[in-house]
Amino acid sequence: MAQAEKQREKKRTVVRSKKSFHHGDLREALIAATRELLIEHGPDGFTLADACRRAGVTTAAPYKHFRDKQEILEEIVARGFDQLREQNARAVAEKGSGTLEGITAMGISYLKFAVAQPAIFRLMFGELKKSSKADGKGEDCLKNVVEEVAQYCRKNGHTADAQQIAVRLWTFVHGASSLELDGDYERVVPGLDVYSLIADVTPRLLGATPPVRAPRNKKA
Amino acid sequence: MAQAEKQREKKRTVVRSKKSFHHGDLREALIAATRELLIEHGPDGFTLADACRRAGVTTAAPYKHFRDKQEILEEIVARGFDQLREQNARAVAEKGSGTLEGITAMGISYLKFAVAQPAIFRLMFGELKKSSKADGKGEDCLKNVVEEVAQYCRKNGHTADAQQIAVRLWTFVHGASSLELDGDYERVVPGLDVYSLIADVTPRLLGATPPVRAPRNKKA
DNA sequence: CTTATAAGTAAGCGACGCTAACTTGGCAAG
DNA sequence: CTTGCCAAGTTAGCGTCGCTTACTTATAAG
Repeated sequence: MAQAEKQREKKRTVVRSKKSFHHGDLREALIAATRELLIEHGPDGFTLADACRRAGVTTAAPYKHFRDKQEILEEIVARGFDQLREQNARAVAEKGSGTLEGITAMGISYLKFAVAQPAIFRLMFGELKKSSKADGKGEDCLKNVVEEVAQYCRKNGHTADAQQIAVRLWTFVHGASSLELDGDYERVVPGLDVYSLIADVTPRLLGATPPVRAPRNKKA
Repeated sequence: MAQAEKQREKKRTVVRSKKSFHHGDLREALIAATRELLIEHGPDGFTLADACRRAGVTTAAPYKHFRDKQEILEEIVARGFDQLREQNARAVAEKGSGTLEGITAMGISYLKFAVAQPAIFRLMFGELKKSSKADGKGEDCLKNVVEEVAQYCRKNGHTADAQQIAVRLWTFVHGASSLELDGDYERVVPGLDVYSLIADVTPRLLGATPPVRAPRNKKA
């Protein structure tokens, strides 16, 4: 008891959590600092040295917890995929599982994640290969979409390949997210409402409206 | 003795083209070297110093021709847009202007460009803002698509908004290109044929547009 | 030939990623 | 309690990078 109290009194350096010698879980502190920096500056603007300063340690300290700079980013990428999956699942659950609205909400959720955390989004899908930590997490995200699409098809009597449709949706939403967060829409088609774009196209890719069969009077 | 001659030989490394004092259009040589390095290593793997070594000059030399590192990249990005536009125009011209096949070919051409020059593609659409050199070039690329779509619609009696459809096509093809060149498809849905994906979806997005009312969603 | 200047070099600054060697603080065993 | 181990920090330094300043040199004009 007194021992524990002494310990806690002594090391109130920063946020002291559980097992901590000097700093108090420097590992988590560095991850947090890195995330902040990734949000403030771009994914390239971040430096290890900055994160160290923010955590209040020297630039050599991180190497007691991470092999190199990339390993920190891999950890953040892995958590990013978890967050994306949960956020998507929450979105679809709200609007109704297996419904058009629910699936659309998933797409919007994907977009919102990208816009809210551009740097992390780029790291997740950009080139940061062989992460081994985030391996399979991207697949999990798509699996959710496949399930929703399959459920939707079952409800509506479609016999389509759910995986194929899910990939189409992913592709479109990912394209919209990329172009939006890179500012390409703003440069090329300013004033575009990306949310409406996704909402308009989702039913098409879902097969809710038939592909151009006979270009008859399909007007309003 | 031969020392002076050797030095002169060295300076004449590349092609002595037109207006050249020492090197022989170092500007172009640096751009060429940078392109090579961008292809060999990623867009981040490139360093100015490497390009200088390849061009046979010191690391201070580039600053007689470019303000900073970014300005070289901007030049390359601008040329990339020109190349993409021409390549797309050629592709659609081959398959027939204003036809489904032609428009599909444009999408495939876009994808091919991205896969052939991943680093430059990322620079073109990634974060490298305020380039001022490539300003409006991305818009030109989209304009081509809009024209083709408008022509297609006219032929088929559609009254759809060509610009809207063009943006949808761009979004999808860009998403497919990004996911392909970042290796995300390979990780998540290995064995996917991206060309078929584009060929399948293009007619769907080209279809007459009954105004599908967007499900109520609030943008936050 | 002289000279102005464009186009290169040499040297150096600060910052970065990373390493090696040393020091310190908390833990457990004797 | 003392001892000693070792995880988790530090200090110092290497090589590289982007970029700047000050210099030198080649070329074209007068």
